[in-house]
Amino acid sequence: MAAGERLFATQGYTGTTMAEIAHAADVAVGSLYRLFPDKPALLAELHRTMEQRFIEAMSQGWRSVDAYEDRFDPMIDALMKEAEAAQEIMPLYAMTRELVESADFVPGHAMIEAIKAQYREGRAKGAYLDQDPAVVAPIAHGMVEGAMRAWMMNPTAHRRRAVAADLKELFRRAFVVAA
Amino acid sequence: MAAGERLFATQGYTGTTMAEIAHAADVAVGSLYRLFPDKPALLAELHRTMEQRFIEAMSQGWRSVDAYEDRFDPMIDALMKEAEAAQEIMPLYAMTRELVESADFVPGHAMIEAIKAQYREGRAKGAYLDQDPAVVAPIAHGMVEGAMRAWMMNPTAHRRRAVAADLKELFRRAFVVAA
Amino acid sequence: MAAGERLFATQGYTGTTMAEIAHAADVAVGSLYRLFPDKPALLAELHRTMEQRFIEAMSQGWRSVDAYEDRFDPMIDALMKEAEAAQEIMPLYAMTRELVESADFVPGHAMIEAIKAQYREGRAKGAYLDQDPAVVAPIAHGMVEGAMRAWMMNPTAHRRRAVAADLKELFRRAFVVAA
Amino acid sequence: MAAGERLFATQGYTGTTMAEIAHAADVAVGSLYRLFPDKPALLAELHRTMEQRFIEAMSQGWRSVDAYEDRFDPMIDALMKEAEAAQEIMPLYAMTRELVESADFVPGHAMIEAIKAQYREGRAKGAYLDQDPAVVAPIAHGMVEGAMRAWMMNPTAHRRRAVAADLKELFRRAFVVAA
DNA sequence: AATGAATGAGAGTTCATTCAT
DNA sequence: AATGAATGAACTCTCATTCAT
Repeated sequence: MAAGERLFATQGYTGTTMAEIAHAADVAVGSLYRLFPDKPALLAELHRTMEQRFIEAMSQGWRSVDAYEDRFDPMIDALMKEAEAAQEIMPLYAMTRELVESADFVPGHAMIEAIKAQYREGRAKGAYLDQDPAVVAPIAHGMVEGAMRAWMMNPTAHRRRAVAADLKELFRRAFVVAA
Repeated sequence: MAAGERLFATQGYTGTTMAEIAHAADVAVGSLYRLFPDKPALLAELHRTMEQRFIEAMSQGWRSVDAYEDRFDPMIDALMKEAEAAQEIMPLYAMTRELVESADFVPGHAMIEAIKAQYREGRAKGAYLDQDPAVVAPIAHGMVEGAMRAWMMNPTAHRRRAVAADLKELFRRAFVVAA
Repeated sequence: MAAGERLFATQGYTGTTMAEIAHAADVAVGSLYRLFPDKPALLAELHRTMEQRFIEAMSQGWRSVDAYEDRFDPMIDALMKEAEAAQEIMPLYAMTRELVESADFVPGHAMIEAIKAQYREGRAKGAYLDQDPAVVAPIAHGMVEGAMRAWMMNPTAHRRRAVAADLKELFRRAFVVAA
Repeated sequence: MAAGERLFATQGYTGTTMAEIAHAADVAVGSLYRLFPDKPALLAELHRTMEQRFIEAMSQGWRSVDAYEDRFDPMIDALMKEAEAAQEIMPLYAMTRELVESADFVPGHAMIEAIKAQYREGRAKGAYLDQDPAVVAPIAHGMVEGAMRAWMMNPTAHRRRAVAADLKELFRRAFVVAA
């Protein structure tokens, strides 16, 4: 999977052959097919894992603070830090859109669901605006993706902090009741 | 191009052959290659056109109102209306990410630039928050994409209005000074 | 035809398209097809012309001297001079072997026939060895081709003279009775 | 390679598809590409092999006699015998001229080099004329090619002997000092 | 007569996938 | 379980040739 991540991210999905991945991973092609039924499945698995990492980081940040009003801040910090760590494989994240449409796996879906749950929770506590989580979650997700895009255009530590700061303010203004 | 839009959107990029497109368009394969140097170029052109349509609609909505504070509303209405019109080819929009990496064309870039210009203008008038347009624009773009995604999950007219209403409020709270 | 010569010689037969030739000649593709039934026919025509030029030069040299014993010398000079003039299109000459097999035209045939006639004439005069012209002519032709090849490997004026001198001596020793 | 030889020789290079060769050889197309990077490479390999066979035969004949003055005779016999054995694929030999221009492989080059070495050796022994081997070798090679051509025009055993006899005499007269 | 856009058969090549070893 | 040679379907792209204008 490490080999797949690296190669897909640098050469693109179509631009990478199963043979290359097998070679980079020092296994035989046949062994690859023992772990993943086919090429799309490998990409899907890669994406799933990556998404899971983001969700994990996000949730951890989220739960690290009591007041729902302030939970976005550590959440965003955690996400941006994760993005920085995953920097060289971020293209994978943007990539998958078309390619994983096949299976039951829809890229971004799991993360949106996680956001939806968080929003519901905060709204129940009266901390967030009374809006439809099914609408708000994809939008919030889009905001995060947009922020990451902004950072990727200029991937310095300084910019990362600036982007995070802006995103925090926007989240607060957009979703928090008391803002 | 109409044939390409339709087929790519329904069968995916890889799932569609140049021969199919040529056949659907009632021309010879060679003629396709007379207009587009290769398959990625056709997809890029399709995407460019689609993006242009969105930018056009957005700008028109934007300029239809004087007060900058209120410009988001018609803008969002225009975008959502456009999305509804383009409903069956919307997958194209999400698709292109990986595929057009080759050329000088980056999907979403043109739209983000347009949003950046709008934000700068409104900020100069003192109507919008004093934040970096280079950061705000991708985020706003992500919000729109998220909203469209929310709508695509449940593409009814009723939902469209609900999504538009939520997005309007979020934009206002997030970006407008007087909010 | 000038365009064809140049392009075939530089880019090879397969590497040159009819469109390129037409463009270089500042005519339309259709017009090319008005003059030559197809691509091989154009190459054949080119080769025929080139061969004719060599035959012409050879014959002129040949007839410029009375004694048959001495006729090879001016003949070889004329041929080498022609080769130098045609230097940049010489690849054409080597090329055609496979490609013109189609038509009734066989590259080299006309030249071999010319040599055969010359040999017969000289043999009738008792100046040349009593050998089968049908065997001697292709061999003599091969000698000329070999000499041209030797020169092409190192296409300087000095080498041209050296090659010509060697070839003259070999011809004399090989074919002339009194040698 | 046997399939390639046969098909190229009968149908020409362009007239033969990789699929045909694969089918004739009872392997899959992909397996062909496992052995030869592309079509020209296959032709080049075929030619190389064939040339090697001729060089082998030539050298063997050459070394079968002590006196340098007499070495041409067995050499020519060996070459003509080889040509007869390879009769049906001889077209291959004439073909390659244009097609193998790509690689570092130049048809005929290896054989010319072999002849050059032989000539140098014989000249050092004082048996051959004192001429530049770099010039003589291509010419001698041309003589052999011409003789083979003469034979191919009328490929009977009787003619083969006649051609061989003439070629021997010409070689002796042309290159041997004592002649 | 000249044009050159349109044609579409056809070829080379790739590569995901299999399966005998 | 691991291997990787063999497979061959399938795809993109080219280009000689035609023919309506």
